[in-house]
Amino acid sequence: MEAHVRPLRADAARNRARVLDAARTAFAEAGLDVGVEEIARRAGVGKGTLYRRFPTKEALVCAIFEDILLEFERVSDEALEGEEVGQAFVAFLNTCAVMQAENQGFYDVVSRVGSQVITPDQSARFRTAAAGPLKRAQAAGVVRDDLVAEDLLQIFRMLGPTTREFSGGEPVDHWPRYLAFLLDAMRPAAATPLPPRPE
Amino acid sequence: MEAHVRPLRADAARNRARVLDAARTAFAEAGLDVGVEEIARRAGVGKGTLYRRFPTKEALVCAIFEDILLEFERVSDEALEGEEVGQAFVAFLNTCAVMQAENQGFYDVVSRVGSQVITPDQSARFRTAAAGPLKRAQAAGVVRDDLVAEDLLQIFRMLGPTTREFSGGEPVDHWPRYLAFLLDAMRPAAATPLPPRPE
Amino acid sequence: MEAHVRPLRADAARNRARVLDAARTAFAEAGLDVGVEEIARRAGVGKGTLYRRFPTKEALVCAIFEDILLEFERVSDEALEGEEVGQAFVAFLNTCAVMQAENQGFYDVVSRVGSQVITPDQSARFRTAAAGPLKRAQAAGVVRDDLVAEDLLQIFRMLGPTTREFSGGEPVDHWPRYLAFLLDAMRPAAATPLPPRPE
Amino acid sequence: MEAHVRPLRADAARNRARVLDAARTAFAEAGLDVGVEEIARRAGVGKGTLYRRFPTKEALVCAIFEDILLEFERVSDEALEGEEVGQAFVAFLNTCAVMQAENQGFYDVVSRVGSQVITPDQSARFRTAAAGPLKRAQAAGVVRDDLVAEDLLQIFRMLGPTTREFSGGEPVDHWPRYLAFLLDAMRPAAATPLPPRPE
DNA sequence: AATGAATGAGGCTTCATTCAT
DNA sequence: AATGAATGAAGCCTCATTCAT
Repeated sequence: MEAHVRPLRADAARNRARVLDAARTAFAEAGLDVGVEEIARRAGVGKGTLYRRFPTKEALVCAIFEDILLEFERVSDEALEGEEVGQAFVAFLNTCAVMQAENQGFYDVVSRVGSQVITPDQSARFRTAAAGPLKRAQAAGVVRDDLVAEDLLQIFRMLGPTTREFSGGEPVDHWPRYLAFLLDAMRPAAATPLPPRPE
Repeated sequence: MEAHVRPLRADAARNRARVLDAARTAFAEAGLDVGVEEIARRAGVGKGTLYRRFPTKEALVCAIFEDILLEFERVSDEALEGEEVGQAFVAFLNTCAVMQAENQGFYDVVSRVGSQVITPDQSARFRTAAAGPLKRAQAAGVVRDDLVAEDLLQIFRMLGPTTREFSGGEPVDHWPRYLAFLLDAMRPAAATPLPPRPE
Repeated sequence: MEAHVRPLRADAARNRARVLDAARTAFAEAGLDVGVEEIARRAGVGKGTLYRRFPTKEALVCAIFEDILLEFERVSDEALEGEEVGQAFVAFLNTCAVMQAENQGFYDVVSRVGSQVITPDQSARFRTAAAGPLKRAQAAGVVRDDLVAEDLLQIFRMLGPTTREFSGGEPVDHWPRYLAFLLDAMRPAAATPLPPRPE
Repeated sequence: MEAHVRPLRADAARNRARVLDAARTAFAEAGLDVGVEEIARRAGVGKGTLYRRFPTKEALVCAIFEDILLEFERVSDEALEGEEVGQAFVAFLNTCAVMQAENQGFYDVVSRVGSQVITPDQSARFRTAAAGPLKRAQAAGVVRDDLVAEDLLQIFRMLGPTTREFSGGEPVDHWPRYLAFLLDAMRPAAATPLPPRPE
């Protein structure tokens, strides 16, 4: 029974992929406020098809975030393998910033509405993916010990607005300066006692 | 010097204040996307009354931001006068964070759409108000020298998302931890060369 | 008793005149759709004052039309006095066209909403003023005999749209051509039997 | 050649027709200023449905005018085929007048705002449709030679106000008299030199 | 007596979502 | 299974008129 490959399933999968591609692009370019119609149009499918695969716009956002999360996990894994621990960690943060800089929708999810849109499970995976490189860096002594995974997520969120600076209508990349600034705070030598995270 | 604005009639002033109060509350609670009708309803006035004082929603946002800016400038002035320079500077940043924490609309203006919604003049005053305490702290040697006013605004923006954390629908105040973290980066001892701001 | 000149009456008259002046200009430039607020502003009075003198916007339109009607009657009188009857009649029509060409509000009253906005009395006077020059011209044999005063008003209305032609946003004066055309129809030699006016 | 528009789905076509019918009726009865909501209500559809077919009220007006233009072109074609050239031409003008008499919206388009609401293409087609019967009538010697297509449009516009006469709230059809009057001006025998159209 | 503040219905348009085809 | 049609609440804004000051 299981062996039957239903041919329509293939179509469905293709359409799903199309929608995801279109949504990825649209969200990246225009943010989460982009219309459902626009996404369907870009995907070359009807709105109904889109809603068949994703019961709600929120679900679509979740799915797109899932993709991004997968990439984030990939990036996190890479950060666990480099020779130079410190360099790998910096590269990790750097990539995270680039992801926000190049993806308005991702920035939206991370820093704004997002908190109420992604699933608890995704939230947990996000935290886990952040934890790995952090712990490795801490073990190597290049990052202060009093930071936890949640903190790294917050640092990530702090990077967000710095990737959104505009100067006369045109975007400017100021974030590398602020990533460097944040790195200054992450060094063990900079550490002063932090108020604990509540609860 | 004084803009020649004749004082509003008593009732008008009262209603204007009501609208501003309602807008302040509504923006603070629900962000800039709150509807004009909702604000008018909260103020207990008709939509037309609101539009008499503020020809556009944007103008209303500007006016609310103006109020906040005045408070911000007051806070900035206070930060120039305390005995303990370092302590005054920290208190300054602290107040800034509280302002964002308690005001979703302010957070919106600062970190999001805001750049395109407030006037250039307001933007400049915001920068100026940030510059004073920063320079004083730098002169006293408690803050690293390579930071400029724009950087303090970015630090302000970085604080934003940390004031927006939710845990199960309820807001939680994590931001003091991240303010402390950012302060670690601001200390002269933490300084490493930063990439310059472009242009 | 009657001899007392109440000083406030003078103010009132002045304000009334101001409003009329402003309305005349505003209606002439922008048509009847111009806002009441705009008129009050131009007059330098409050909206309430305007409404004290004219209970309704329609009443204001009537008053302005009254002015125009007075001028129209003056023009009509002049047309009764010239040496050359035919020439005087043409000048009369010409002036009527100019009045519409230079006064958007007048054109509006005449050709559009107006019919339902002016008083029956004004309507009658308008007709009477048209009748004089017409009858004189007919008596002199320069205009066909089967036209009545109402017809001349309709000819006047026909001229209206020809004074409103635009070419690429800019107004162009095509109406002299169409006045000449209409004059061709008014000559006795051109006459063929016309369907009678109903009622 | 054919614009590749896939045929509308049955229900969509039905609703589109309903909207057009409702708009036609509403515009005809109440003019172009009738509200979009009113049209949707008459059509028995939601406002959104209307906006799906016509992205803007202006577009709806254009579409209605398109229908009228098609009818006008049909009428124009008929005027090219009758045996009696003069009679056909008169019938043509007669129909044009009826169209305005029965359709306030059409009258609005033609004589008022319309110039800025219909497309340049429609404007050109209107002119072309007017030109055919005119030239035929001129070739047959029943209409004076110094008239051009634009003049016929102006004659059409002149007819407009004559179809809008009211007597005590009720419309009265006076226009046939004025059409006859205008025809008197169009006869070759009536011709006197006309001022040229500027530019 | 004059002012201009207040009103609120009405105007056009957008968009997430449901549902008939 | 796919489509796109339909919905209607909500959004921002205008304006003639009434009414408190």
